[in-house]
Amino acid sequence: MTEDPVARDRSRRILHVDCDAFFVQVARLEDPEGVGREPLLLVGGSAEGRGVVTSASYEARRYGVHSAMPMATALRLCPDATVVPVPRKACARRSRAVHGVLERLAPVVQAASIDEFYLDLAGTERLLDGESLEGTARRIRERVLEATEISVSVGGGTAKLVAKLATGLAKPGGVHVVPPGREGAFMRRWHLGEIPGVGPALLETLKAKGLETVEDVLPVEERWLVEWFGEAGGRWLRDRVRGIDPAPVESSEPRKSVSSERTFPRDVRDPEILERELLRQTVSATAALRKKRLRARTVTVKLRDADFTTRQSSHTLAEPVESETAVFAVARTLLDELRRRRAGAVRLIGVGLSSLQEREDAVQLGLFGGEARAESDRERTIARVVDDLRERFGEEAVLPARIVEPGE
DNA sequence: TCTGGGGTCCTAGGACCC
DNA sequence: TCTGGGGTCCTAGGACCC
Repeated sequence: MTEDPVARDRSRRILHVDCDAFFVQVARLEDPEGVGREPLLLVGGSAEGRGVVTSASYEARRYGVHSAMPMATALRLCPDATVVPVPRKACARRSRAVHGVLERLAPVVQAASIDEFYLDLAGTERLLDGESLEGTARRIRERVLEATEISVSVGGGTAKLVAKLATGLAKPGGVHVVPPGREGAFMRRWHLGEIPGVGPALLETLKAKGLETVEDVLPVEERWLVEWFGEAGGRWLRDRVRGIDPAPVESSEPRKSVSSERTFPRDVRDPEILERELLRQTVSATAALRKKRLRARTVTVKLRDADFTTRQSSHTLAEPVESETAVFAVARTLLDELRRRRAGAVRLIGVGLSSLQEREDAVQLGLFGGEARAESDRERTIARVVDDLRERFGEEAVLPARIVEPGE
């Protein structure tokens, strides 16, 4: 097999920066005297009794606790742990701070999630006066820690895939760089489930073929991989296990969707409660939308039934909207439609907004003759006034009359 | 041990237009 | 008479990630 010069560009210098137990770190920094002193700390578990662990302290991990584990299970394994909710706003703020520092240290920075970033250092060799990639990684780690108090681990290599896996060996608070030419050997240590992009479903299929580790896949001829996993899938797997990943580091794309959802503490059948919660999620999703100065054309309602099947229904409008009134009008009929298809108890309800556009602030005149508008200027104005009130007096200051509980 | 909430990307079928 | 093919948009569902 010939080496593809693009796929195996050994001159690429990519770093993967990952915040160590990010949610735990942030919770501690926000409350140094309280939670900051608790070694056994679990962050998450929002849905009263039905939550999962979002992040566990390294001390708690020694008890077998890991993220995505139901909180009830985690507390059985580690009964002395302290549980705190995810400090969402502080996490977003700290993430932006880390991102800001990285952008001053590398020409291209891609935010892969709230706590992970890829850096492409191509073209900085002269500037850095021959500093090794490992040296750069250490310097970046120190700079981030100084400037943001956030401890990160850094992986490096000639591809994003390799850099990300290397971070796993760097954690916590270290650096691991795979030298050019060593990618193939480096890959041999991994179980297939550890390869980014291989999830539970693919893992099952692989297992059924007797494939569990990278070493298992390496000797399999490409034609078999293609026969089993399709043209694209087979080639993808062939490349992955060899550490070949041509994906470029791209500075972050504009947002594509905004959503808000909630799992009920107990399953719900009552249509009134469902509708009230739908309104709550609509309020929260549209507020987030407006905060980002966006409008949406597509509204999606998501339901998770008691048996954990997830269903959704969506509708795309001709014109983008931003007010809760306009979105709720659509969401309500979508909920009715979903309930018509299948009634029964509901575990989760959510509202998603997509087909996003940046809003222009000029007032929209009646461009569309007699056509019915999905949203009036009045509705938009009201929504923005409400945003302002919430900002000044708190999130709960202004709620639509319909979701204020009797007696509140 | 029953399984959160925020996202992204991909696929496949049908509508509709040329 | 039988039967075109491609492109784009929309919807539903699923896999995957942190």
